[in-house]
Parts: sequence; structure tokens; C-alpha cells
Amino acid sequence: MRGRERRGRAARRHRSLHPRDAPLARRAGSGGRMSEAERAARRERLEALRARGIDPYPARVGSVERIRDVRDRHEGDDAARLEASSHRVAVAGRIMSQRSFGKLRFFDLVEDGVKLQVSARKGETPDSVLELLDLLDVGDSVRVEGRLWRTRTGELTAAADGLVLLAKSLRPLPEKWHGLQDVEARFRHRHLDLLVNESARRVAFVRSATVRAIRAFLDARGFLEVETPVLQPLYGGAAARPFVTRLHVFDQELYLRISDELYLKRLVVGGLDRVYEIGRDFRNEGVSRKHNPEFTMLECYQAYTDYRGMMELVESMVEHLARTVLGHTRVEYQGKAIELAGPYPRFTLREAIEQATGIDILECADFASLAAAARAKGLDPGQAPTWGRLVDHLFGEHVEPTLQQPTFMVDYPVELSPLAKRSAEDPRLVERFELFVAGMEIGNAFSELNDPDDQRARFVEQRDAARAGDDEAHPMDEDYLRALEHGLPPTGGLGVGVGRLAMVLADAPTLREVELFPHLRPEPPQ
RNA sequence: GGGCGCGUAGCUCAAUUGGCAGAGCAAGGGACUCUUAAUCCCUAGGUUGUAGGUUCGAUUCCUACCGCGCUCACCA
Repeated sequence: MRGRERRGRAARRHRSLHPRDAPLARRAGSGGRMSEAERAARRERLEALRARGIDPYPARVGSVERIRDVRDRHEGDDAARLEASSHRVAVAGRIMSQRSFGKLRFFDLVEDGVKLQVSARKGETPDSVLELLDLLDVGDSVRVEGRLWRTRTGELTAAADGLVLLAKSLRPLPEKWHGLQDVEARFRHRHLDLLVNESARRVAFVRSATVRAIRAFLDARGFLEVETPVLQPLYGGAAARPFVTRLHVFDQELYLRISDELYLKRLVVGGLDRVYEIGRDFRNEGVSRKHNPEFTMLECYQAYTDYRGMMELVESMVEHLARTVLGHTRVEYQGKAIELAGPYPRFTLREAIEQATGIDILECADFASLAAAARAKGLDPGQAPTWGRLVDHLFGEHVEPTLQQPTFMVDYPVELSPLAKRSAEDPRLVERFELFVAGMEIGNAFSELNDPDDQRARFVEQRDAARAGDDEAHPMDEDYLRALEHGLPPTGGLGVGVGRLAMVLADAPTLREVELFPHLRPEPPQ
């Protein structure tokens, strides 16, 4: 918004060089813009307050009760009862609206999303309060002291006899009835979105409750919450391009992590047998409905189990989250009913792709034959450079969008999973599953590869892929191999996209809605 | 990056085939002692995203650019 104003002023300066624009320039100069006029009016009141010796931004609030508690306590008290007992309260909040009737005025005080109506009446309310009220605006924070009563319409109301300004607001709030609709403005000025759009608050609470419930669930199962480096000398644990940064004191190039995986497994080697981390990962790639350059990932690792253990874990966890956060497991997501109670159906990647496309990926076990099979079926093989990536492409294109109900896909090609243990039945596959809900990948897990020699061979393959131009190939990590050589017990590992899970629970259409500050293109200069 | 759509007052939205750019909320002034989207009267607030072009005349048509949305590509 500021950018637009800057542009406007710059344009005006520029255009005023043209004589034909002189009358318009004069009008703009003398009349001023409405936004500036309203802000000027608020500033005038701010100065008027200061002139009276009132600090518009005092340091102390004084004791107050939470509005929520006041409402709860007096929920059942009718007008007569309040009148008889003369309850006094002191509360603080933001003025969100006001209504004036000459000698009687009301305003709504909101604190943490809960409203309490306040009244002031000429002849009853102290003059000092009425005078201060004249200098207040919608948006200001105040402390109110007064006696509780109920209006004829039954609204619990505090008759103010004490009023203290706590913070002056210098800009108007968005429209009170429609709220803030402009998507860009909602994300760029999230504070306004939260202030005037109830749904924004709801989503923030659902996400927070989801994270809290994840912690409670894992803590109860004996997992230890840990924190591992965000700044890593070598990134890994996923196929993605990293962000690069630099530590000046060591003149060291560092990467923002793309996953926590390799560090968490080092901890399992170290005897922390059940660990988890909820943290931000950073992937230097596209932004979409389901992707943000930084996002929150839950990763947990449990020794002495495998991917089947993780399947049970994530199934129980998702069901638990729905019950805890929403109170039920049947959710409505973008108009479709989704049942989050387990058990979830399981399909192999092979059978799912075959069912959707008629192509058996294990029959067409090399890139050329698989690409040919795809073309024969009239399918676009896209730009996938390898067999594994083509499998991924076919799956993403023809299977993933259909997986609305929670579904496990199992048995992935080894090429796509350099950190997963090879399947005992088929060395082309690994013991891995992904969980899909609402057409999105929510979770990813495998039996962790703990054979250091096989791991080294996989890293070498990745290095070859990188040399062949795969900029998402996993880098060789000697330090991690060294940890594996000390012996990683059989371990199941799981990653869950917390934001995507929150999308499902909050019925949010995009990841940006559950991300308080989604990444936006920078505002243009001038 | 490609395609489609959008950009009008602080906010939410109008504007006929190209013919003086409007309303509600918010703001300023006034009336009003039970409202809660209060109501009523008055006032002010706009280079219609930016820059060009066509035209007697452009919010409207054309081009480019900027931004946003959807979508495709990309992306575990």
C-alpha cells in the first residue's frame, strides 16, 4: 500500500511538469487524499491527547481481567441480578466499532477475539471519560473499568466509569462488514486479516492446535523432541535445490536445510532411539497451492521398527489430531467429505499406476520402454529425465489427484529413495510409503537404510545423477556415512508436512492460508 | 516461464453501445438515552495499477510493463 502511494506521489511530481496537468495537480495538492486526511485526523487527536498530558502509548496497563473470563462468569446472570449485585470489572481490548445516540454511546471492546460491549451515558459517566472518548478512534486499545449491566436486548455491557488509552491507532481498520477481501492485502498485511476476518483467526488456531496435538501424541509415545541445525555445511535428506548462505567468521558456505533427516538419524545412532523435530525446511523451488519455499516439517525416527511401524504411527496420529483439534474424524475438505479414522487402504505404486494408466512400471523397467509405453497409451511423459522420475510423473499426474481419502502408497523405486532400505523381495524397490489425503502428499516414511555400504553406493549413484545434470540429486555425505558405520539400528522414519495437514484440518484451499506469512513476490520499488 | 482473468475512494463494490466516475462502510460536521452492519441530514474524499496508442472524447478499445488470482509447466 505504501508502495502505491510512493508511486502516486512520484507520478504526480513527474506529470506536473506538463502544463495541461496543472489544475489537477493543484487539486490534488490542496485537497489531499482521503487516507491522508483520515490519518491526519487521528494524528490531530493524538496531539490533542498529548497536549492534555495523556500518554498515548503508556507502559503500564494495570490489572485487568480477560474478557473471556468476564463473559463466562456472567453468562447466566440476567439484568436484575447484575443490577442487584453491581459487578465491577476492569478489562482491556481494542475498540472495534462504535455507535452513538447523542447522550448514550456504545462501543465494542475486543480482546483475543472476544467482545464486550461498553457504554457511556451523559449525566452518569464521569466527564473525564466522555472527554477522552471524544479523542478515541476505532482501532485504539483501551482499558475500561465499570459496572456490568444488561441492555434490553440482553447484551452484557460494561458501563464505563474509568477509561485509559493504552495505544493509539493511526490508521483506519478495513471495512467492518465485508472485512478485508483482497487476497494480496490479506497476506501482505496479515495483522489486518487477523483483526477483521474471523476465518483467519480460526485457521491460525487450527494450525497451532495441530502442532500442539502432534507434540502431545509423540511425547506420549516416548519420543524426545530435539532441535537440529538449520544451517548445514551439506544439505540432504530430500531431493530439492537448497538455499545457500554464508557464515562470515569461518568464511564458510552453508545451506539452509531441506530436511532434518540425516541429523536425526545420527541421534538414533547415538542412542536417542525415539526422536522428533518440528521445524522449518527450505527448498529453493516453485511456489504453488501446496508449496511454499519454507515450510514446517515434522520428522520422527523410531529405532527397532520399520516402515510398517511408521504406518501405524502416522495413521494413529492423524486420527488423533482430528479428534483433538476438531473433535471428530470426518472432515469436510473443500466440499468433499474425508474420513480420517484409520485404517487407511494401501496400494503399491505399481498397482496404482497400472490401474490408472494400464502401464506396469516393473514390466517397463527402463526409461526408454516406460516412455514408449506412456506414449503408446497417449500419455504425456513430460520432461522426466529418468525412469524413476517418469514413474513419479505418471503417479503425480494420474494417481495422486484421485487420492482424496487417506491412502498409503507403498513400494517405491529405489532410484527415488536413496535413503530407504531396499525391499527384501525386489531389489528394485524400497520399503517406503507415502500418505495421501485430499490429493496431496501429507507424509513420507521408510525403513531407514542402515547398511553403510549400500548407502555409499546410493550416494555414488546420486553423484552420477548430479553430474548428468540432476540439480536435485543427493550430495555425498561422508560424515553421515561414518555415523552409519558405527551402526544405525533398524529404524523407521517419518516426515509429515505440517502445513498440508493443517490445510486438511482447517479446510484451507491453499498452503498460504495456513502459513501466517506466505512468501510473496516483493512489492515493486517506487 | 506459458495461457486465462482481474486491478475504480482507506475498505467492499457499481458505472448502458466509448459520452460529466457512483454507492455503502470508514472519515469530518449535525440530530438522536437500549444500539450492536444503529438510523437520519450535510460535507469531504478519485490523474480509474503504470506508460503509450486509437478517438472529438477512454474506467470502457489496442500495445507494453507492474502487481494479484486461477491454471499449466516446475516442484517428494
